[in-house]
Amino acid sequence: MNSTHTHSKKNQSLTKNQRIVLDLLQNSGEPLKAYFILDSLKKEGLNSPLQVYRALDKLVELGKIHKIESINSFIICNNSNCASNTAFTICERCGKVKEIKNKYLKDSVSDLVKDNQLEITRYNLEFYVLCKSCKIN
Amino acid sequence: MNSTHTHSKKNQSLTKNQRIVLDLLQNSGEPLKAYFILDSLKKEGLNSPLQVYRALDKLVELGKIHKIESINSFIICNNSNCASNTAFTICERCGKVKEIKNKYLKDSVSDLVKDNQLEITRYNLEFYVLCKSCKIN
DNA sequence: CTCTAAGTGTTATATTATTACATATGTAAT
DNA sequence: ATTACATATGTAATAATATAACACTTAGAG
Repeated sequence: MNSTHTHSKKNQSLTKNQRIVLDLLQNSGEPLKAYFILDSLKKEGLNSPLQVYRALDKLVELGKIHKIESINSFIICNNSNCASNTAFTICERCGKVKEIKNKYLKDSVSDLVKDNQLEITRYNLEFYVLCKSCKIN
Repeated sequence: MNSTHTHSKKNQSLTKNQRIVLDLLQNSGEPLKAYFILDSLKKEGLNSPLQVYRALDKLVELGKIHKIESINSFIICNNSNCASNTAFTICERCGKVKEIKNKYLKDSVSDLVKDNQLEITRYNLEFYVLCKSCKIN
């Protein structure tokens, strides 16, 4: 048995639907929408939204992908320690999304929420930015 | 034209639809969904989703309310300086939402995103917590 | 008063996500 | 190998969230 929230064991224990959805997100590298995934994987045998959503739900639960709430999209997780936490920058001009890689993010984040009677279980941070190339042009 | 007092210019320039939507959110104090707002304001003359969404869009733009992306809901803004930035705690157990009041949030937040070539224009932070009363019970 | 930007009302439709239910599969314990 | 159980699958229907298109109205500046 494998521990809950890490990326070990590669994709071995995934089911067919879970794997093809994960593969697509992995190869794409950018955020994809559920119905785009559905269209893309018609030829692999995915026929209904539910098949996609079920796979996505599971992959989110496993910490292999993240949902970016403000754009209803899903993206491969490229951190090893973010569990169900997400932190992204989203370019307001070109839409490009990057996951923030900051080992200490989780700790620093806790400091932001001053009411210490609260216990942060997870977080979802979406930073809208002007990315490097959009800033230049 | 309304020439009463200059005190609360606040909602004066709002249109009828914008005002009744804002009033509802103000009186409620908790996050409401667009279609709930629609149902609630049928008697005030709101008949279609679009009327609600247009009012909501404008109010968000004016910084008077916020959208909480992960629950597709809107809530009154009770800060004076957050502009289009949002930061909330959401209880995972009871769903209770609170806006984080931290004057220095915007500054501290910038430190989190290490790549300084990026310029943060706004942010949306959603912290899932176990709130005080849920923690006890 | 006239012009223009913004808002309104309405119908239709697009997009995102879930419910319900019957069937199939993987895995661990017998 | 068989049973039992949890998990996943396939499919149809529908719910929930949000926008497009178009004709009309209103508010406010000059």
